[in-house]
Formats: sequence, C-alpha cells, structure tokens
Amino acid sequence: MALKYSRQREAIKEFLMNRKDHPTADAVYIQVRKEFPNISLGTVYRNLTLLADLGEISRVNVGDGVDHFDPNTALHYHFACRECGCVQDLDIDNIVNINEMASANFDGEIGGNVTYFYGICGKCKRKLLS
Amino acid sequence: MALKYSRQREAIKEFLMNRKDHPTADAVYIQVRKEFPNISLGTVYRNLTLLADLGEISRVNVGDGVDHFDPNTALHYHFACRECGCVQDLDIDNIVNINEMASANFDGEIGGNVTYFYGICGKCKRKLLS
DNA sequence: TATAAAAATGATAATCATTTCTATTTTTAT
DNA sequence: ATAAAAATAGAAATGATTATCATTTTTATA
Repeated sequence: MALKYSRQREAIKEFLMNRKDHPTADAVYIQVRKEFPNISLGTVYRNLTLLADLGEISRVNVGDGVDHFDPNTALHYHFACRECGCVQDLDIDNIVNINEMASANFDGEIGGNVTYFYGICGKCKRKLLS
Repeated sequence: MALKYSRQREAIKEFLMNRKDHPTADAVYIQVRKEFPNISLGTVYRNLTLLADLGEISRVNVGDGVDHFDPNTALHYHFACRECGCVQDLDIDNIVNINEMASANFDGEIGGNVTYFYGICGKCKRKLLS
C-alpha cells in the first residue's frame, strides 16, 4: 500500500503538468514512450488512476467515450469540440447554487455535479467558414 | 434509408415509454426478450440509437460507463446514485444562461451543455442510516 | 553495502459496452 | 404475388479500460 517512487510515474506526471490540452491515456502513452520505450499502456492507466485517486490530477469526461486527464484539480469548466475532438478550459465563473437548487425537492444527498460544454472550437469554426 | 415498420422497434419503444427509471440497453433487452425471445442485443442497440437519432427518445450519460435511455426528450436534469446506480429525474428549474455564460470570452460556438448530479438517493440514504 | 519485503512494471489476457458484418427474414410499394 | 429495401438474429469485431502474473525496482533495515 505504501507508495514507492517510480520513474515512469514521474515522467507521466511531468508530461501532464505541462499540458493544457487534457490528453487521453493513449496520448500520454505515446509521449512518455519516447522517454521509456518499453512502458506499457497498462502502466500509464494504472498511474493516471493512482494520481487521480491521490488528487494530484483530475479525470475529465466530456462524453466522447474516452477519459481525459487534467493537471488542474481546481473547479473549472471544460469545452469539447465535436469537430476535432479537442478539449479546452473555459474562462467562466463558477455556476452558483447548482447543487443547492438540485437538493430542493430531493430526498437524497447531492454529492456533486458534472457540467461540460460542447460545440465547435474557434479553430474549427474559422476553418468551416473559409 | 426509408424507415420500415418493425415489431421489435415498437416493443422497445412501448417498453421505454412506460418507464421512469432510464433503463440501459441491456435492461431493455432483458425485458423485450420476454415478448421476443429471439431478439438480439444488437437489434436493441440499433433501435435505441435510431429512436434517439429521430428525437423520439434521449440518450442519457451519468458517468457510470453505460448509456441510459429516457422517453422524455424535454430538457430536464438527472441524478445518479453512486450507491445503487439508479438514475432519476430531478425536479428543478432550468439552469439559466449557462450557455451564454460559457460563450463569453470564447471564440468557438457553444452548441450545448451536459449537466447531471450524483450522490446518494433517498432510498440508499435511509438504508445507510438504519 | 547486502538483502529481502513491498511495490511497480511490462506483457498479455480479460472485460464490458457497443458496433459491425452477413446471411436470412420482414416489410411494403407496385 | 413479387421483388427491392430495410430489418433482423447471431456472431464476430472493436476500443477503452482493467486484471493477472512473472519479473524488476525501490527502499527500509541489517
């Protein structure tokens, strides 16, 4: 149970920390393989899950069937482009009271919510117009 | 391309229309198999996807790794119990302006958003307290 | 520094939801 | 009645993720 150092885990963390594009496990794998040619996809998944469980990174779901990973664990919102599949952060204030709103007229316990946006990103929008 | 009647599709639709519990494809399959013992899971998936594409039902994702299906296509919010896995409707007003909020400071086009809540349902809450 | 227990790894197999394929059956316009 | 189009059942394929397990790394302690 006690955590032990691993060069692979450090490389995964290091790679992710410099990223703003919310890579998938496979994207992490492809990159980290440049430094560790023998790393296995299972190791990438295992470490991403571990880091997420430790709260060092967060797992992001934007409905495209693949998990994305984000070094920013603070509350913020994501946008997913349905054209190119990119995932980006949105610069908006926290949506207020949403859990409280849901708690009214509800006999269970609201633990949290998942909110994300989708559409066409700026890049794809410009491409489609030209 | 032209749609042709199918008894299986009617049975799937009929079953779903009387449901408030947002069944999965597999749950639909198990039920409809009582009337059509030879129906295949592929047929269930094909028809659920078709009905969703036609806008007659909606596909609901609550982050549990399985798609749920809802005969109610009007905008409303869902709650997913992390204890028992049940999915239910929430009786709350529409969350206002959320797409507009996201559109500010964003150079792409917001097409929509996905918002759902999770936690412990009333039934499980009571069970845990006793 | 040597060592041995604990943890992590690489390789691969397994899982699970969903989709695809194909030969056969249903539907339906004529 | 018939034949083209669409739908089906059954089975295989896919794709993301998890599990298994023999081997390698890490690290606390002798």
